[in-house]
Amino acid sequence: MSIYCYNIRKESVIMMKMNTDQTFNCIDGLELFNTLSKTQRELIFKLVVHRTYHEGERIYSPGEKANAIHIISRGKVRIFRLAENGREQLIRLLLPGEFTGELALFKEGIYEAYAESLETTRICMIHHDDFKELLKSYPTISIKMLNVLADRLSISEQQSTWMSTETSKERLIHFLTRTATLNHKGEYIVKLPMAKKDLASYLGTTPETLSRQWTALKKDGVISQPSRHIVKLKSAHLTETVCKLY
Amino acid sequence: MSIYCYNIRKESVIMMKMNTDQTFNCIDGLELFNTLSKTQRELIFKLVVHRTYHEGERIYSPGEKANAIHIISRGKVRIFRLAENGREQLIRLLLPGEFTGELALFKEGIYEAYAESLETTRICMIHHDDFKELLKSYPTISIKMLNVLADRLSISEQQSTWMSTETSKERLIHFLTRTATLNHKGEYIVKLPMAKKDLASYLGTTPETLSRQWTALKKDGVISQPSRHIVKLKSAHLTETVCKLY
DNA sequence: CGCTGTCTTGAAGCGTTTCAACACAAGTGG
DNA sequence: CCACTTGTGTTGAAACGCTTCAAGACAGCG
Repeated sequence: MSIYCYNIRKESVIMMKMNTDQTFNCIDGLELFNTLSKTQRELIFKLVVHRTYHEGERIYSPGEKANAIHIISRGKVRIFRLAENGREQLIRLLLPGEFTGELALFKEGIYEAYAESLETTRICMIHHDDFKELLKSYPTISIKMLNVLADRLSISEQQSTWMSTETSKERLIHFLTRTATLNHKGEYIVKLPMAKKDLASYLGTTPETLSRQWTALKKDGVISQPSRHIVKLKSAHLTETVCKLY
Repeated sequence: MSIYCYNIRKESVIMMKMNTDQTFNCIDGLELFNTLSKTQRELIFKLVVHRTYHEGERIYSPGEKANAIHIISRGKVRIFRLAENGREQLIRLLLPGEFTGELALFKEGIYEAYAESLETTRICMIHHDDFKELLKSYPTISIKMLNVLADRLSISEQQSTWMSTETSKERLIHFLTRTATLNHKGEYIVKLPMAKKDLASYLGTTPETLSRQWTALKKDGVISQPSRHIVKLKSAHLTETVCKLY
């Protein structure tokens, strides 16, 4: 478990330079490890290698040898796949606390998608060998992880179904109603986590089509856009739509 | 030695055991439990409830309270979701040794899809509560399961990508090249595991479109169909196609 | 044999992509 | 500060692929 001590030490020197709060433990607060004790988490923290990526930097690409789990500690990462014709399909967006690199953990150890940082992003990496040891030592981590994977699988299967059976407009409405949150005024608000072009990719369509459906929804009064990245869903239309959709 | 032959032999061994040996343990031989000892497997076997479903019978439906993991011991099950417009999307096909009902294990305990038997099917059910205990007691089961879920996730994400970026013809070719196996004559053979209408659903299209692409591929000499459920891929075209596709 | 469900084929209609042109915002350097 | 650049977002029109509906062919099964 300590093969990578050299790297860790080297990295922590870098970390000291860039982070004033060197005792900050990025493992604390992660759902994945929240059943463990403080001392156990500190043990795990010793395995972590830190990395910082700037906007647009590639974290990994398909075919690359995969040897670590990446946990987002700060920033935003998009995972996408590329089709032959060059069109990209956004698989998911990773926010702080979420992780990637788990598929390669169990498969041939090769990444299957692209991971790219959308802004300055700090990532905690745990080497696959170390992580596998953790899974064996702490069964609760496996169970937590099963939870996450089951969740992702559920979303992905839902996504597949929508892709092939619904129109781009319906997919957009689905996305909006699913990501909407209720604010203090009782309004349904969606804070767009990504650029429209990425949303188009996520919804399996083109920016042009998304734009057209977007204006159509605004015209029909289903949504309004008080500011650049904030969308308000009109509840009257929302419930009506949701009733139709569920 | 073709996969086809192998499956036949494996099936007949299982059937022999079932017929002659009443104490046949459906847990034995399952990848999920193959790291456990004989006595441990016998303990698990005591938790199992057996069920037999006939062709077309519904095993579960979305919204139903889910309380068990279903392991297919014999037969064939299709898992599908329904869109509002009534079109169905085949999620996957379960063959002996595979399991379903795992999503509900970690989510709200409600099934999200339909499960329906395609032929006379024998299923081993393990109650969720029991299964969760197993996960806690035997960490290796969790890890095995993580393997399976990671695999499914990978397939599902690939599926999503294909659905939204490729034409029905490309998706069909992808499916064929992925499910093809090399027989003793060095030919690439696909044994269709399902009806064409189900394949259409799986590929996210209609039976009509699939039929058209099918005849197009036959006309172009990419495939030939020596018998009803056997497809032969012409290797010349195959490699050419695969090169284009990968 | 006739029934039923699956598979095939044709033609019309629809949604989506594509390409092109333009508007717009953010960031850069003179 | 403004012009300039770059990337994102919008809008239009044509082309494309897919779905839909309808009708007929075919296979499996009592």
